[in-house]
Amino acid sequence: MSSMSTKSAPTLQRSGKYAGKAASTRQAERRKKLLAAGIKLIGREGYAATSIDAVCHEAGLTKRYFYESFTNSDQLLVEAYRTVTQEYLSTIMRATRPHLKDSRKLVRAGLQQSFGFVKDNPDKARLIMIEAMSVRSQLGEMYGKSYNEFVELLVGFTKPFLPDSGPGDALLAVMAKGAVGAITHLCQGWIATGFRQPVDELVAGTELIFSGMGRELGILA
Amino acid sequence: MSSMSTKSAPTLQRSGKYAGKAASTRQAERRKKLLAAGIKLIGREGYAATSIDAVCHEAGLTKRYFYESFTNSDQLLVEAYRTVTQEYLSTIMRATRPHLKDSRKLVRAGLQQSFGFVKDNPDKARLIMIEAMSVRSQLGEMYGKSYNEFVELLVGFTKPFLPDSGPGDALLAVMAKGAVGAITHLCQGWIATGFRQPVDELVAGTELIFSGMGRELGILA
DNA sequence: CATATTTGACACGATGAAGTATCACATATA
DNA sequence: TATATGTGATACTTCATCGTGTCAAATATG
Repeated sequence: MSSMSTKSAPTLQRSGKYAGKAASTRQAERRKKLLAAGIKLIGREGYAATSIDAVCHEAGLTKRYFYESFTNSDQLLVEAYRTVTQEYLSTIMRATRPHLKDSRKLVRAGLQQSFGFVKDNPDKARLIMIEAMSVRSQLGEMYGKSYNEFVELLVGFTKPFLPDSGPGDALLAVMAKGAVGAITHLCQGWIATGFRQPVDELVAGTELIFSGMGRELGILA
Repeated sequence: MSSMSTKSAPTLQRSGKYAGKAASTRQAERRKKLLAAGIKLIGREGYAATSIDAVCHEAGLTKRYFYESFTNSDQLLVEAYRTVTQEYLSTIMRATRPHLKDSRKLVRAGLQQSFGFVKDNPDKARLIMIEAMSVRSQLGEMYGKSYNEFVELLVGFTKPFLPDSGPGDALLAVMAKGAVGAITHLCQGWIATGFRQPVDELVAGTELIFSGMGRELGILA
């Protein structure tokens, strides 16, 4: 039933631009907004209490754009976790880079940055240290993977200082995991009690744990 | 409008007994069944995936009896957490009682029992170490409270061995919290990876952490 | 200006779980 | 046996959220 009167159909207008930006740019911006909103809400209210509608409202977008970037809320959580974990890890690496040769300074810088990040970003800390554990789904592997990145970071920090007579890799890995657990758990408790305890106390106590491990490993006198 | 024909209302029959047991007994049994079902399902499927209907079905009861014992599923989780935590703590105290004088044996016995309980009761372990953190509500305090019991247990274990020159209580508390965190985190990872790692490796690694802390505290050479 | 696409606001149906109520059957006592 | 209460199954209402669909206004382009 197409009328042959006018050739209106072909060679229509399109370029993908809107509001000055290209389609891919806008889409990336939306995704970023949603991710930020998700991090904020999940970290603040908890994953179970965070609906997709709420995330969209916080981001100033509508559900359509949520499903443009994520398939469901689990996916958002996974991405949020990945993003924040990466950020956390980066800040620690940045803070420790100048002290890779001095084990004491290295430990102190790493711990101060760890606790510092938590205090400066309570929402993000809650997200990666508390909310992330609860969800099964893909996050299980995700969590394990990111967690291992921390463990490997720690092992990497330690290796240069190790004497030949040190314990095997298996034991070293267990100790590193335990150390990550100690920090994580202290952060969890710290968050839960509203950051009442002074950072220095936490750092000092954790330093003792680390220096004890160092001694067991043959580092330090 | 009450008919005066018969005085059928007064002095009716009642004693509360049914199926041989008193009312309070039956009610206690139902509560126990629900609690056991809740522990099993929450530990196995996760809190978010555990509906009240499922708990009732697992317990062989109906919803009416759920609301007889609990006001909502949060309450069930709290009670389940409290119950299992108490049990966990008890088994550790029992296992360590014979070794309160020998710090090395004490640590080893405590750790073996800790990891042993987790492996023997994976559902319960998952419940108190993973699922418990997810819920805000009353569980926040609950978690903190039970968590502190573990910390105090550890501090209690340590105190007899401490020299006068040890660090202050604040530092000691931080270290104990960290130690609990190390164990908890190792258990979490162990659970998540299907208990593949041998217990002895976990115990050995954790022992190193503890003996390192002991050295820092002035215990052991 | 005309047309096509992007956007925002909102409506819609489906789902699942919470919490309550109803009904028939079982058990104890007079 | 008759009656009141305990029990089990299940229906019911309510509610929130998910995921999708619709429609008008805004924007870019010929």
